[in-house]
Amino acid sequence: MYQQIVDGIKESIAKGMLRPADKLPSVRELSVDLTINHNTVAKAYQELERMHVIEVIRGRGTFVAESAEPADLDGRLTELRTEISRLLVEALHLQLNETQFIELVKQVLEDWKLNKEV
Amino acid sequence: MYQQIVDGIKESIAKGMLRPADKLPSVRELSVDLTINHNTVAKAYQELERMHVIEVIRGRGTFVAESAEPADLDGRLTELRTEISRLLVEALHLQLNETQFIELVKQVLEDWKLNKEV
Amino acid sequence: MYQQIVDGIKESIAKGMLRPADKLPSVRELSVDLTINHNTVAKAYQELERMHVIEVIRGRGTFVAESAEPADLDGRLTELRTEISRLLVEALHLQLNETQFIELVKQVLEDWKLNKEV
Amino acid sequence: MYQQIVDGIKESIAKGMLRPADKLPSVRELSVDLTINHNTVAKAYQELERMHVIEVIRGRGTFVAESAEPADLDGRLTELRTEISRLLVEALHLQLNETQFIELVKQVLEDWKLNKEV
DNA sequence: GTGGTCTAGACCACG
DNA sequence: GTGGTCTAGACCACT
Repeated sequence: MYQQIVDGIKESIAKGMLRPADKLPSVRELSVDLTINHNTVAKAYQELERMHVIEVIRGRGTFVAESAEPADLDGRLTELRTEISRLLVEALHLQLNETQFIELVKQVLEDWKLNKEV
Repeated sequence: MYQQIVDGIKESIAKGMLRPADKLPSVRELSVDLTINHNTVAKAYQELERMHVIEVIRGRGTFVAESAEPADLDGRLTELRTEISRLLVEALHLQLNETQFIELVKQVLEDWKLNKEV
Repeated sequence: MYQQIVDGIKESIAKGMLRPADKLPSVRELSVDLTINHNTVAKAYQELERMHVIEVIRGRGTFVAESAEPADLDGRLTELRTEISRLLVEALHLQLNETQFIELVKQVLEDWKLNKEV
Repeated sequence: MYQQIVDGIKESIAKGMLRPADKLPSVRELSVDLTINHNTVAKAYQELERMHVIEVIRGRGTFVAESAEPADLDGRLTELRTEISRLLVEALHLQLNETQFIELVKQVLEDWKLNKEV
């Protein structure tokens, strides 16, 4: 559940809906909005801070980080390749061939761009 | 750990190293080879059976399934799109743009094909 | 062993000692009381949840279900008949005739009702 | 699977289709008839012999025992009561009351007698 | 503090 | 010898 919050915020940033230095809703506010326990939101924020995606300033609030390049970029790129590879295998098991897989990725990308306009 | 076995076998099948009706190593054999507990292998096999990737015949052994189309194909395709989307967001956070993401996917695909020859 | 826990809880509910929405002892508590591994209790609870006898809410606790009619009632009635039939055959092998079998069932029922008062 | 054979033979005896001193089919014959492994049949026969339901005479064949009263009658009667009690609890969970349970038992008994004629 | 998962060892049923 | 189940300890995610 907290992972969904993490992903959601990362997505908002990726889409440009949240920009560096923007203020995020407080833990309490967000927990009320989503009607979940504030502990769950707090955990999500901690995770995001650990990844340097946001910055928590005590007494001031929580802000989108200034987006310096992420730590350990190489490691995370390697991870990304591994995960893509895993999905590729999964796709082949669903009877897709390699071209269809590329097509699927492109489709997802297009959908995502449309969604971004909204 | 059992997930790695699952992925490994799915990959072997996708690469054609294992073909329908081929016999897989027995739970015991594989556990000795990998020096892990036989139960971990058994769990992996059970998971694969649940996905209709292999067939288990008690007392006889374990075999690659006749590759009928997977159950719940639509659901799994949707899942796949969701996962691709998640990776896309992750990639954008690593400062890749959309074209670079596609390139990365293509690279992975090429690597994978080379690997397959071996 | 986990089956005994399952049966015990079903019996407590049947006798009315546990009522819908009552809270069951936590997995840990019960495991300590019975001096068994908590996993064994957890498995029993999972089985009971699968049968819709109890409801598990992660982080909150475990509760007696609101006793909607059980799923697949027909199937389970058929099973019940099969099991009665099996016991009947067993009884005949113990030199009981059919009347004596019915008597035995009635006796068990009476004993059970007495036990319930206590 | 071997348990089904055990139950089947016990039922045939209870119904009078097999009588004391009758010869049972050989392990090989029965395994061919049922198209199962002869080991499974052998195990069933062993189990039945252990319960003194049949007698195996080497080189002669297998015969229904002379039906002396079963060993440990008291113990098995207690077991029987326990099992009936278990079924009673199950029945109550299926929304049957006590009278309906007795009715169900009587029904099963009637069905069984009819079946016996056939 | 709640329930859930993973790995493991011992044992079992079956072919 | 095949796979399956049960009990268990260590660890985890979540409220």
